[in-house]
Amino acid sequence: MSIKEEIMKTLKQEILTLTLKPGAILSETVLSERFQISRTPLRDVLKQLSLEAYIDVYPKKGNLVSYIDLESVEQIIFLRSALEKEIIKYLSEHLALKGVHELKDILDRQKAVILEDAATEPFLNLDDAFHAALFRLAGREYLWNLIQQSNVHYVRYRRLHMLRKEKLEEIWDEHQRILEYMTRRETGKLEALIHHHLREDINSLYLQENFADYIRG
Amino acid sequence: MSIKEEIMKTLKQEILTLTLKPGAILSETVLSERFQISRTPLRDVLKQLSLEAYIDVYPKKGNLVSYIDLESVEQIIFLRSALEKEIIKYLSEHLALKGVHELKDILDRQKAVILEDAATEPFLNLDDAFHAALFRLAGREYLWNLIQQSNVHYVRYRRLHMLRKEKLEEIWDEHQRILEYMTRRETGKLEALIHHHLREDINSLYLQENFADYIRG
DNA sequence: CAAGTCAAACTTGTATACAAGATAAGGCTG
DNA sequence: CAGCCTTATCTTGTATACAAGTTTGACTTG
Repeated sequence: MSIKEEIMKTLKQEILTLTLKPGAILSETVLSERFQISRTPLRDVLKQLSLEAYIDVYPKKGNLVSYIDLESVEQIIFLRSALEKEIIKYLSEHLALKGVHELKDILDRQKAVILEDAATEPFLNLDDAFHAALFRLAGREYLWNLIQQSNVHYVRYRRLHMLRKEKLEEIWDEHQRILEYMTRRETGKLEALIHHHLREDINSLYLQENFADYIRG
Repeated sequence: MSIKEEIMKTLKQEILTLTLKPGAILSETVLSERFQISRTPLRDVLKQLSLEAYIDVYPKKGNLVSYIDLESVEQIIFLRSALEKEIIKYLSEHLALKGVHELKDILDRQKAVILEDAATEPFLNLDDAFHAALFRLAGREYLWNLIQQSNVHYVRYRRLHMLRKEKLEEIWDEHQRILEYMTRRETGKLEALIHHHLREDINSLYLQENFADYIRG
């Protein structure tokens, strides 16, 4: 992996995990000292981060880690909802036994994480793994990767919501039911379930009340 | 509009209209002479074109206009199909009279273009305008703009397919019927219609037979 | 003291010289 | 003559000096 890719990966992770908080300044000179590299390749990285909405660039002023944009979150949820409905409709008819086992395995590991009372980090990774597997098993890995490029706001939004532990069980249960309905080909109940699974928290005021500093005014 | 944005717009249009053919070389030095600007800002433009799949970058070798990737086209069609089904479901219940008139107006102008036997250029613009209007009227302009960023392959694919004049009438008729069903709230027929409207040509071999040079091997 | 102004110290934007890898042609050697 | 190796000349990648806009704060002036 090239140096630029490493820097990109590092910065993306720090932003997504909120180690770099919304509003934090990413100065080219500071970053060039931190990573011991000149401004030119750093600007390549910042340009990409800007295009993927990780940072906001104010010309001749500075680069700020973007604030979470709830409008963007709602739109992405609509997008994922529309896609996953189609994907699950497809999988209900085409999912092979091997795929079922794969999904079951992810759910088992996720359950273990919940019981061990571990950090939210591995839970989130397995949550992603579950949805990614759905896309991949339906031959839609391309679209999964595409969505990842527009995911900054949604990923941070979800991370903050999942700080509440009661959410985790709830999410796991829904995953479990999605898999059940899929294997039983009960397509009727699936659409509503997906809709609820993705959409549930968007209308709550949890973020506005607890993390107002991170939200785009 | 800044100089970089103008260059970007110019290059994007030349690629989308196939003035710059797939495989054409975009050398930094040649472009810097053409636009009378140094390589640094040009590299910013090329970086964005690369991220949006307009060009393929081969490090230390060169930048080529990307070949049309039919896999990408199929995936984007699936994406659009899933989105537009949801959008039209929504519009069937919420579309105001003003919106209906707007869509009708676009269709009228498109019909005029067909009758005047004009170039495919204005037809394509109105085709885009129709679909963009659907997104906008449903409050999904954000997603329309998002899709545009991943559209290089699809746009060029569609342009080549529409060189056949018989296609134009067919497309227009489908638009007309989509609008009719929507206003009459006949949601049952709409899903299949959208599906057909977007998906019809993907399995034909028209491109492979007539424009093999433009296709990614 | 208050307010306005000017200058210095920041920020990113641009141009350019140089580094380093890739390619292709020419010449050498068997 | 064939094959290989060397070298010249492409390409993009990086570092750096300079340009230009923005902000901040101190100083002057009323």
